Amino acid sequence: MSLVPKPGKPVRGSTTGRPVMAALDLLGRRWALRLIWELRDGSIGARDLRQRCDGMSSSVLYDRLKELGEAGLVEKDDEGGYRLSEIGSALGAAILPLIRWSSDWDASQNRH
Amino acid sequence: MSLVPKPGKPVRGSTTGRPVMAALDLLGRRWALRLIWELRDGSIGARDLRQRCDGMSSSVLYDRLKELGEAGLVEKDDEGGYRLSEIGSALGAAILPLIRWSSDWDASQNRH
DNA sequence: ACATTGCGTTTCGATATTCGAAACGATAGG
DNA sequence: CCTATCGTTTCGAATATCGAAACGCAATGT
Repeated sequence: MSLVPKPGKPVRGSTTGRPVMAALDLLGRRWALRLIWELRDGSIGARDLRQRCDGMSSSVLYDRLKELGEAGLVEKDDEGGYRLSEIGSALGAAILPLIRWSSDWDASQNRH
Repeated sequence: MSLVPKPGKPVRGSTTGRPVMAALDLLGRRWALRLIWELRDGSIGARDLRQRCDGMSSSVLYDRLKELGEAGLVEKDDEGGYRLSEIGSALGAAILPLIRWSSDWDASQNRH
């Protein structure tokens, strides 16, 4: 796993440290957005989480969980499961427009 | 370049064809979200676009432009520059909450 | 005590993606 | 012509991801 993007720090593809650049780096990694999306319904174990993500490879799952953890978006609950932190939940809400957009995209590509 | 995600078609990490899955695949590729973000201000040439993205590698730039083009999000103008399509602009708007969220993230990580 | 099951996690070789620099062809101006 | 600039392609090297197997551990049943 390479360097974990944090707002205020230089990241892959940007030396400015602007939060948006760190966010685009962190969330532009494979499965990152998907993990946030699949965590939207609350705590879940690692193996179940992997199932929900169509069997994504376990190594990448743990890389992402570690990254999202260090970035403060995901945390472990008392029973060892994973869940969104407060700021992570806010991100979950922030990608809702993206989800809604995907329906419009669908409609624009395949006339219904 | 591998298969380009389209809503209604199976994609990497999901066989359901749900638009949101295609979107997460397409936008979860390196530089994809960043390109949409950097195109928000209108038409721009390939070389300038590459500059704005902190010198991302040209090969990936053209891979992404081709993907986003086939996905209907980016198009070329009369002078050969690149710009967001109508649905692409809608995506640009849909990621605004993400941009705003990144400020909150910054605040939550580095107390101000 | 012992095997079994299910879990979180790590490892590692194979594959795919990205990087980065160089080059190509076209076009416009001096 | 020559030079400069642009859009684009190429290709070997570096990095990220995949996928299956395995490890350690706790709970459960025999």
